[in-house]
Amino acid sequence: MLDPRALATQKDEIVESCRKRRVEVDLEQAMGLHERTAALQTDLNEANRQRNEHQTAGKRKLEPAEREAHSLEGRRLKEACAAIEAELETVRGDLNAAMRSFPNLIHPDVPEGGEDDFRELRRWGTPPDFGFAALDHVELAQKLDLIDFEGGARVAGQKFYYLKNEAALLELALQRFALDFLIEDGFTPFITPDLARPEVLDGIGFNPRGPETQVYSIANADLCLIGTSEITLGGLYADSILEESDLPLKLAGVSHCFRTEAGSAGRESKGLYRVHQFSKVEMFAFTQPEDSQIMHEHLLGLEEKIFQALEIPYRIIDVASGDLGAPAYRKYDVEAWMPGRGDAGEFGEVTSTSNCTDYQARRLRVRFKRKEAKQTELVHMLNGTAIAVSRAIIALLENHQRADGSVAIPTALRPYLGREVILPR
RNA sequence: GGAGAGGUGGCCGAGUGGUUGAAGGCGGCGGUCUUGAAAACCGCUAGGCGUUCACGCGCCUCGAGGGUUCGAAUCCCUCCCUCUCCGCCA
Repeated sequence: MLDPRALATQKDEIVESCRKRRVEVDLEQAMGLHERTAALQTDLNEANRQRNEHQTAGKRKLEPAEREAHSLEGRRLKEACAAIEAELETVRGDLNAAMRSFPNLIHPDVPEGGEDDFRELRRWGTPPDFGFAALDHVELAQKLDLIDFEGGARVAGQKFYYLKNEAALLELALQRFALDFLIEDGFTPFITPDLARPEVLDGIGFNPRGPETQVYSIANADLCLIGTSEITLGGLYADSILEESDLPLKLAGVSHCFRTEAGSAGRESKGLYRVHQFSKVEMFAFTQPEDSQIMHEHLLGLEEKIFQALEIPYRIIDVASGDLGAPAYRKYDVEAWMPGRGDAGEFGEVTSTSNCTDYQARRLRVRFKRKEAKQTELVHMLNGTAIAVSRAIIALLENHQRADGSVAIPTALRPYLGREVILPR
């Protein structure tokens, strides 16, 4: 959420961000509501002050008749306060609703446009030249008996799956590999809840309800299945004041991720690419405002190192304004080369890192205090994927397949998987 | 699931109707002492909102919401959460 006060002080920036993101907002209406809440707050303060004064006057002993008159006046003042309060609450609600429609500000370098207007920043690695007809991960998994899609569909429905044999081990190996890597960088490892309260989802910027929601809700509890541990990691310090010396705070979270994928029918979604459940190691960082851009680059760097260690070619894209999502100030995706995608291989998103500046922190009230400062400040919050297991498996299988039908395991992963190759059985 | 206890400031913890936004402690900040540090001692230290160029002034907040009262952290109701014991269970 944006600061309503920014509507006036950063008006041009807000308008520009909304234009670039192709989001329609009514800034004048929101400003009007904010001015109205301020005016009502002032009125309420004055009414309360009068009431307090009156109460203080009633502390001394009063004659019965005096007491009666005093009580009468007290009741009148109370009603006056209540009337203003009721109106303030209504206007506040409207303002809040209006503010929710405003996305975050936007980094000046973000390319303008929609999903296809990203800027490619760099590439690493060379797509493999197999010299044989490359298989996609679905075919590979079938030949190697690694994934049971039919079983998943029978038990849980379309877009569910069983990982089996080396794929099951691969899930654990990838998680542990990523965790060790992040711990080395100073992250604290977490295994988070897979469910969270709707308010937390909301604070992070996920819409738990509505027809287009990506979120599963639990029928008999006020809980949602998380789509990413960004939610549980980001929510961990809701309503708290961090010490300046605590920052930057780097958390690595392992969780299952659940997504309804409503409205994504027909999009490229073969096999493991777009599924209802997967596991993920997520990075999350809380920083001081002036450090968030450096941290964002750092998170991207970690994502790159992970895929370099996995020996998977990739490219980095600077996601375009229209595809950012409301909380993100800037977002980078790592797209891995997937030889089985499309006719002759294509890049497919495997990780994503966003700098959400103070947009999430404002609603979650995550603050910090500088030494000698009177007031607290909002922290900046950033997230990034270390490993999304299902998509990492796609990239691994497809890039490291060999002519004999086996799949080579990159050196860095061998100690974690306990084998050097996956052989046909 | 059953029974009980409890939710107070960054943290711990007093406080049962009126100068209590809240004792005390810890932590933090500043100072005295010291070559320096520690210890000891002294002082300061909640968050948020409105208003103001600013100093400041005012308002709100003791889990949340409602009620009683001129007046509520304190009494009543509802809800949420946490802890302990029992049951069940990986």
